[in-house]
Amino acid sequence: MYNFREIEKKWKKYWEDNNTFHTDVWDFSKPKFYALDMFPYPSGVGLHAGHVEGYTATDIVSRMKRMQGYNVLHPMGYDSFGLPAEQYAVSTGNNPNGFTQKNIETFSNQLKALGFDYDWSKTLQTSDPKFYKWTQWIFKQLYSDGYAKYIDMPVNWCEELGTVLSNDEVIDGKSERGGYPVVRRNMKQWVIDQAAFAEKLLEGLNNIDWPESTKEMQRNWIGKSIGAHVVFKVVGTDKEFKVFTTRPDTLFGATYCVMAPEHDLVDQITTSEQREAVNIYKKICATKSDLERTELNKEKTGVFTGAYAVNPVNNEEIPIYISDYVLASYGTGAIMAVPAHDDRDFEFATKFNIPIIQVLEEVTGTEQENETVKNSIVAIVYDKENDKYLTINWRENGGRLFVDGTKKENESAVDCAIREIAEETGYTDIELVSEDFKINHHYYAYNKDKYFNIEATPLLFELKSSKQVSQNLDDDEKFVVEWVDKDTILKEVKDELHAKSFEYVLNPRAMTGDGIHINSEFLNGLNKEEAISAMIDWLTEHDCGSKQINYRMREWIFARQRYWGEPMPVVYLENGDIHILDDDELPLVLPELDDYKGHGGKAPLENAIEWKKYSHNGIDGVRETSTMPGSAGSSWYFLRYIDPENGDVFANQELLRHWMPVDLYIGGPEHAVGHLMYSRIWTNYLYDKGLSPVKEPFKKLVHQGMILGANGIKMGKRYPEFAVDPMDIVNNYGADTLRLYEMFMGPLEASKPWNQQGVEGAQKFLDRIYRLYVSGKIQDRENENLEKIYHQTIKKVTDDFESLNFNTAISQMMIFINAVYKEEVFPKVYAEVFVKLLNPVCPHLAEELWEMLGHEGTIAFEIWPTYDAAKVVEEEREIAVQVNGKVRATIKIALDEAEESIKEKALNEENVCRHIEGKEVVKVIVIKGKIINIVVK
RNA sequence: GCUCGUAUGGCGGAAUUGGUAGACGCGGCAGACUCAAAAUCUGCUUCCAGCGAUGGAGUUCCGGUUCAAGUCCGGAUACGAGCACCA
Repeated sequence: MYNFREIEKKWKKYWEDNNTFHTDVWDFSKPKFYALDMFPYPSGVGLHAGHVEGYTATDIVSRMKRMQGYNVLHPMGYDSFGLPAEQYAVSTGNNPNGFTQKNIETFSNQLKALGFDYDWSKTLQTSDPKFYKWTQWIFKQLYSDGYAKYIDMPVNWCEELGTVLSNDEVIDGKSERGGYPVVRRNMKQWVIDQAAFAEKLLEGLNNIDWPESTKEMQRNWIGKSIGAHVVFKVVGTDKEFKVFTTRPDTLFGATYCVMAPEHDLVDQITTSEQREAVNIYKKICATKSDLERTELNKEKTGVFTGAYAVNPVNNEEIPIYISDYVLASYGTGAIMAVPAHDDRDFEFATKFNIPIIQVLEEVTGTEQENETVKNSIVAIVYDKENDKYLTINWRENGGRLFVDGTKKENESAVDCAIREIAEETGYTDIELVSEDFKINHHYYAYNKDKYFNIEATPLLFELKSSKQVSQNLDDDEKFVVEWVDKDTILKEVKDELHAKSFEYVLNPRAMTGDGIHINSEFLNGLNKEEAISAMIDWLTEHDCGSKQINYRMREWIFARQRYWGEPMPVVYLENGDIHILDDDELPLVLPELDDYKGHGGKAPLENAIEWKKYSHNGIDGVRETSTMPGSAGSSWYFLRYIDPENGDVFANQELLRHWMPVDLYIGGPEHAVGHLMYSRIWTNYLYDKGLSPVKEPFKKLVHQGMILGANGIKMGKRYPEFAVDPMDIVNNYGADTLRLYEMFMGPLEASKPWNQQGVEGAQKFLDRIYRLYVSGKIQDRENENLEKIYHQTIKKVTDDFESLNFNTAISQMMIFINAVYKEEVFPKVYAEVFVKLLNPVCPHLAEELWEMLGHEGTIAFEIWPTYDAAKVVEEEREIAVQVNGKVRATIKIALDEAEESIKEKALNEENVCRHIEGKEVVKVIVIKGKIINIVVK
């Protein structure tokens, strides 16, 4: 067993003493490579296995890039503002900074123990005034450019605690802690208008190498939707209101409007008869949190205001309701409701008995020329007692169908259905349950040799008794009436119209798909897309609406009633003005407090009586006592690493131009929308101001997967017995073993369960390498047997490191070592190159082996090996011979062998002959250098 | 409910992007070394049948395209992640 403890200690000391990984950022002579890890929050528990995984990955790439001649920047720092330190301060009365510094020390020691190649001279902490001076400065720029605003907005307010709560801190309308009532209320808040960047953020996603799923998540988060706004006038008043809709094409189907209970107009339009009901409802809604209001499976609630709106397209007067299914914070806070074509409106209208008007028909079948147009019905009769449905079995003349028929002139769908049911089946004691949305069906009738286009109405009846009259059939109607169960219908009713009708009546809901418009005057016959644009034209022309784009992304609330965050550089002056601090007043440093708890729900900084006082040009004022949210500092820290000591600007522009963007960024997927969105917003903003050379900060992003416990379950509080402490592994097996094991576990992005035996396997491999290097096999001689695999290994490892497929790179190293073990001579050149390949993954052992091979100093800057492409390809190859797609033999062929010769070899194989004997060879497919397939009949 | 992702031996996972499925590791079995064990080295290890040659089955399930499908297309199921009344 090699002495990993001694070796690792020795080389860590060497790197530190020699400043090996110091990056001279002003050295522009080499190409740059900026590798970045998501910096940790320095919690008390230290590094976990997931940190090690991501950090090792960037470490490997950094070390390889350095050996390939790049000037590599690979920094590490701490996201050191956060809740645990705050809680510690509240409970002990000590400044959270002390607690934070202690944790940072632990983290630094652990990171150093793992041997990462960070340039520790460029570290930073977001809670360091030297750093947050610039966080405050950027906030100041956002404020002066109008992106940071102090505005009224709805929040969860807990009177008892005197604080704003986030949605997850509110349960059943009460505060999670203490159980005090929480209400929704408009409050002045500092926000950042991130929606202003929505288009740029969407556009930027097209130009960056990020996981598709993360991009998709960001797109969903931004939530762009294209539609129109429509203006509705309130009957009997001069008031009007706007709604936003993505479906202006369904305007003819709007049968009511809904406003959010908080909508400004509600009080003004509510009639005196409805006022009490409206007020009660508003009160109920105000006590609900957003979370509750949007809870799944909740029944729709609402109240009629007594007022009516005019549908601009047909002048229909439709009632205005208020309901909490309409959110004040999205769109205009009011909607037009089209119950026929929107699930939520359908649910509401059904409950409140509001008319449902169909304006779009689903189309089935394929349109043909010269169709005959008819109106018809599909009648489904349900026998509740026996749980069966009435069908007509036409057997070979059309299969199983329901009762159907053509409407006579002026006959209603219901009358037609009752008549047809009686004629075809004799049943008369039936009751209508529902009449569903019409379907536009194209079909061909064999018996009449004609194409038809029918508008069919599906109807559902319930059988009251089995009373029958005699059937009234035409001579050519040869069928059997049968009662069958649901499963039989789903299996046997093949006709598209009948199957669709059954689906409709069984599960009544809004028709949200595409189709053709009906009941819509100038839109009739158009499909959804055509109708949307036609309606937008109409609205624009008649000055009662226009095209509109909405984003789901809301303001980013940028203040917290906490101590341990960046103080806002803001003062409220007595004269009502907001004063933002001058540059020379930054950083605004957090004051020491006697008491870190916020009293009466006030922010803890309210306790800093003296600190709060401020005077500007003789006008007194008080400082803002909220602090910035946790994601403020992390939104730009990657810029500061480039020039962390700069006291004049947040970073030197020339350096930024050289080093940005980050070439590789690795971190957990939990930041897919939070941190990664905020960083893009700030960088985009700074780009617009000419302060960032790039719009997008992170060129390539990869998420490492989660490392699970040995049981396959997430490590953590729930199953502490399965938690793995990386430091235990470092102490008992060595940092190189841990790094190797985590990289060999599987693909970087995948979630993988921990396996202790796998750790031992990794150590065994390192030991096996070490034994080889002390075995005496390493000689200044050549060994042809190893030549091919040597070049293959360089290629595979280089390619796989580049593409972050570390598991297969390591696998190739194992294959190489296994091959060397079978040889007597391990050429010294090969031995040296192998150490270089090993170095990124296991740098301590690699340095040691490099020294053992007679070299002085570090391997970190040795030239990365290259391979001879000609040596990688094999001149002879074994390929498979298939007969009808099944492998029957393998043959050896030369790479440049003629097709005829290959064919002949294949056909002469004994086992191949056996399988083609007595059969006709239809063709022989020869794929060069890959496979031969002989097709026989 | 919507969006995205995943599914391969006893286990973690490979598979040149349509061309011999199961590389490499773990585990297991056997052999060598040893008085013995551990360590180490060397084999074997998808399942079924067979002493073997070999044959059959096989990448969650059903269907399709193709000379050829883990890989492409359509559908289903399960698990995971995110969003969740966004009009």
